[in-house]
Amino acid sequence: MSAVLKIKEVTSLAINQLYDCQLVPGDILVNATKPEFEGDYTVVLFAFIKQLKMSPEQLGQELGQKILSEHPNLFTGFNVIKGFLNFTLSDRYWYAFLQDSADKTHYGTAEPNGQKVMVEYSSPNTNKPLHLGHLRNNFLGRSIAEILKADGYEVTKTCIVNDRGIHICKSMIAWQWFANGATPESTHTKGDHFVGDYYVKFNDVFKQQVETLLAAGKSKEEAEKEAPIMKATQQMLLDWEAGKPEVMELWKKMNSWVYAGFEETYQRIGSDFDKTYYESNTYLLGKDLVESGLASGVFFQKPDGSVWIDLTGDGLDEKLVRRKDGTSVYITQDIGLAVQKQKEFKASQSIYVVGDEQNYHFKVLKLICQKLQLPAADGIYHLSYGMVELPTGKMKSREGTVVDADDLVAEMVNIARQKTEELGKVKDFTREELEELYDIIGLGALKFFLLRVDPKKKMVFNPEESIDFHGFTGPFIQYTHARIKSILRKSAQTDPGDKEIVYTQPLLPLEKELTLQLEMFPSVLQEAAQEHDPSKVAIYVFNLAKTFNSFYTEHSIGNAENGEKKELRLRLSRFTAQVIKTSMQVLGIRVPERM
RNA sequence: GGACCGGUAGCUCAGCUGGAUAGAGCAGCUGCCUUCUAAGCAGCAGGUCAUUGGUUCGAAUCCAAUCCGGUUCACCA
Repeated sequence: MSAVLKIKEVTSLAINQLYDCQLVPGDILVNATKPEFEGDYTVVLFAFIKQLKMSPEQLGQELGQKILSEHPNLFTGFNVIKGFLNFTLSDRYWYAFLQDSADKTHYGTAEPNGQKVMVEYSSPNTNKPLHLGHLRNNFLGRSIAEILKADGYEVTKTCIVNDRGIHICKSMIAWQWFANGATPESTHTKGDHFVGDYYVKFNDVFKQQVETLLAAGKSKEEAEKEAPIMKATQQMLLDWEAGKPEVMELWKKMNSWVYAGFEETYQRIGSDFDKTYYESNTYLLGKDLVESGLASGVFFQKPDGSVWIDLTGDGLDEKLVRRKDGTSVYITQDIGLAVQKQKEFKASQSIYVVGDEQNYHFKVLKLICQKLQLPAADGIYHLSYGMVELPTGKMKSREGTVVDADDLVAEMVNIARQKTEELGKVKDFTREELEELYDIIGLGALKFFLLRVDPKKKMVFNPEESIDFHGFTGPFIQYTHARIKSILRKSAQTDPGDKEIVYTQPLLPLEKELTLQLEMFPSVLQEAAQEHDPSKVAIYVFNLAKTFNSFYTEHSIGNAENGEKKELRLRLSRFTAQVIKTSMQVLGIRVPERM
């Protein structure tokens, strides 16, 4: 049990005994004591003084006395300032914690809880390459999956690929008209970029044709409808839906190029999936649900034959679930897919990592599933994240301001290489070791940058100033890890390891602060899992690394003043390295042994 | 217009189940490499927590109104 929980427990018990109350540990507010006061943890007493009709000072004194006398192993002292009861925990308590936990490989992670959870993330379009926004999605999805694993869940990662529809036909037509049979191989272009270029080509040509028609006196609407390239694209969509062989063949060929490109990027950034769904296979799902929904009265039909659900009672609007021509809409297939996934995986929770522009969509999706009384309904959770914007505003592909994922990764790795060469600390590395190190640092900087902020908030990326390698960054934490590993290597011969040692000397302030932070780790992981928020881990591990660096500067580790201190500090160092590694691992970031 | 999200230092962000003097990083300015990795450490400076009112022992945090920015409310996906 964590120290904070322990304090809540003994405090609630003491109040109940002294004043005949019925408090539970959750009623007690415990904070870390502010550095300017003496103590480790603070119980805030204001909440009780009205009920108990006594002054906060008196309550604090009585409570402190009782708790101190009953738990001499846990506390060594207390003080009361205004309504704050500050406790100092005993070194004995912290030493016992270190003996118990410092050398556990899986410290911080929970035992399997038998529950399954699905995480759907990435969800790309096959007509454009991945950009910075996708990176945030991928890193978040991957990280939340790892965090949930660490919290004891069995996690299945899924991906739904948007591989059909009018937008796909646009790149197909453009390729037919303009490519002269060119392929990614013949042009030495990555497959997803190759296809993406034809999507751009479509838009260029379309725009020209529209302008020509406008000049000829057509209205904007007419022009957009009658542009030859658009008409050809509409026809191709019909042919695709009819399963026309040459269209299907082209579609498959171009998709295979895109998938090869995606696969390369996914490998690079460390995304993987247990199951990939394709919309071309799932877009017809959910049709039977419309029928049963009509039968049960959850849906209703309008005179023109279209089918709707009335959500006005829930403060929303009416929502279409089947067009008058009988075809289904986006939300219908999402409902169908939710049901299918539930059948396949029987997860208690289904997390969708999707941008916040779809907040309304997922609200509606969950509500409809609940009204249909589907078993998956209550487990639906939309992990909504904000846009990544540029200082000038939103990224726009038409204005060429989209930050390409592959380019950015390459740039980050390149910066990592430059900085590493400047510092010249790993000149003895082989070529392969160097390449790996650059990847670790470059990707680490990028991932940490995108994961350190609250997912639901939009964030700004400034391409002019490249992502930092100092301060609140991935490389700072990786550096701290490498530094610790260096010390441990140097002390390997004389390190007594994890054998039992009786500590007798008082913990110095920075030794204690480090210990306190290490002790918080399991509850941080738990909170990150509950709130679906990797930034909690990022902030924690940054503070841990900072504390270690202060500790490192203040105290000698390998050449400590005596054997006991040396053993203690080596143990704290090993422990810190371990917690840094685990924290970064759930963020999807590797840590180097040297850098 | 309705709904939802946001507004904290020059910039990027923490803090938001109400608690002590609002915290980091970057940028700026001072120091610190003849001892364990200076991708580091110590320090200085920088604030009307959008505005106004309310709730109370106490408000960046809760409530209301207002202002600003964003998203969304498609027989698109």
